[in-house]
Amino acid sequence: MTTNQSKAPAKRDRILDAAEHLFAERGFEGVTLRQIASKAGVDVALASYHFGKKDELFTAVFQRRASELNSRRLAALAEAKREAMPSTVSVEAIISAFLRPLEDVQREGDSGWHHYLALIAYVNNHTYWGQRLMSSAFDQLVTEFIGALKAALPEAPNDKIYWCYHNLSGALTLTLARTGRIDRLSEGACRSDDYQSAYDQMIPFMAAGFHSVCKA
Amino acid sequence: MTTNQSKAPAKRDRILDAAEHLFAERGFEGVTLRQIASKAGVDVALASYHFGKKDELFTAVFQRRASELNSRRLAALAEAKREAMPSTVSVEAIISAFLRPLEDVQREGDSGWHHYLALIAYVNNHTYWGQRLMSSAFDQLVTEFIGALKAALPEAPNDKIYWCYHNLSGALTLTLARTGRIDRLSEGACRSDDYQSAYDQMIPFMAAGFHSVCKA
DNA sequence: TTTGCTTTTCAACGCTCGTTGAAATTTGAT
DNA sequence: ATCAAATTTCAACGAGCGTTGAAAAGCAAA
Repeated sequence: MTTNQSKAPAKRDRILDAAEHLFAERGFEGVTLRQIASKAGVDVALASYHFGKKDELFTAVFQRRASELNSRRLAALAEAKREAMPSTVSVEAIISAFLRPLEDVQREGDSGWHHYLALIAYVNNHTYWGQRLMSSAFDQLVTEFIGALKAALPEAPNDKIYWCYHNLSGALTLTLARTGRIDRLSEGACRSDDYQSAYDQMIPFMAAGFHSVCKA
Repeated sequence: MTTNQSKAPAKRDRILDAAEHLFAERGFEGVTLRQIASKAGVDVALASYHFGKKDELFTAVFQRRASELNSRRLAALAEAKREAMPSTVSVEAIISAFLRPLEDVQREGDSGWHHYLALIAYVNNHTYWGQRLMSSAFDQLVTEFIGALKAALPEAPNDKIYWCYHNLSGALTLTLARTGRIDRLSEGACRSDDYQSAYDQMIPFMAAGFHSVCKA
């Protein structure tokens, strides 16, 4: 006696899960609908029935978790602002509010989030169609955070704020991609899937960078 | 009366150039050999004749400029060490030696280098087969630079050095990818192809991050 | 000019791709 | 139990893919 919610969309969700996993690992053109259907245990035609063309399936996968991620990050930023009252929130606290929600969802053990964050990295590094997706999913949130950074660094020129955010975004993207490169370079001293260490050092690192560049 | 060197390998090189451009823009699976051949103005079979399988062509493209890039970076590092004598070279100078050669080849206007650097970004963010290429092309050089960083930060634990390098590598990768995202977010205040501004701020930003994280 | 070698093109192969229309099945309301 | 709608499968399509063997063209030495 499952509810119509938990039974009817089961296969539809399994397609999204399988696509999320495979797209994150091998990219849009690196995955076939047949591989996705096979991993989801459904017929290949079902993906077309539910989502239309292949690129519409990709978009559906990418948008699925975006709003929840945005909510978590905005909540973390609001919380940081509340804690800082009545003074303005620090750069470090803003960066922390940007990063820690990612650590949270990864730690919750939901492998869907695990793959989804790698998918963000893939899309973020893609020149053409990736940018449309990034903008529609995250521009509003990023603008919010950059506004907070401007308030925390009132004397900084705009372009320096954006370049600093670009540095943060790039380092974060490589972390989310979990390529395993740091494991190899460090001969095991660091691990790509050690999110906590990654964020523990990234937050003070980026805060120091912001302050150094944006003081002039 | 062209020499046999300048005439014989003309089509072979045009295949490499076309592949470099297209692979950097659309990735390995996003490009067909027919598109490459068409852009190069040759028959599709010629790519197979010169390079074998498609992935061997990709490898040939990736390796083509690696050793020259490594030479330029090593020369810059050696120059920095020479200038710093008799004291040890600073973190900022090491990072500068790592980044400025990229700016140099981009500024020289050779569009091949332009696309090649974007290709590095693509490969660096790729989990599976990308890492084999990155290691074979750049591990030795990176180890050299990390050694210099360790010498410049003698009291820093190893894992913090590697995580800091990871931050640098990620920010650099996003810069090389030139996705245009910073242009849109900043509403034109920053431009993805403004290498000089990118590196001008990235060098002090990263140096501050290293010092902040590696002091403890 | 002939000869041998490399380079380039031609034509086609077998295969897998995304997509679709129709059939079959499941579901939910009556 | 009936029926209509939504879901899922089946079978197949036309297109484009990477790759290959043989033919053609270009080139250098004799």
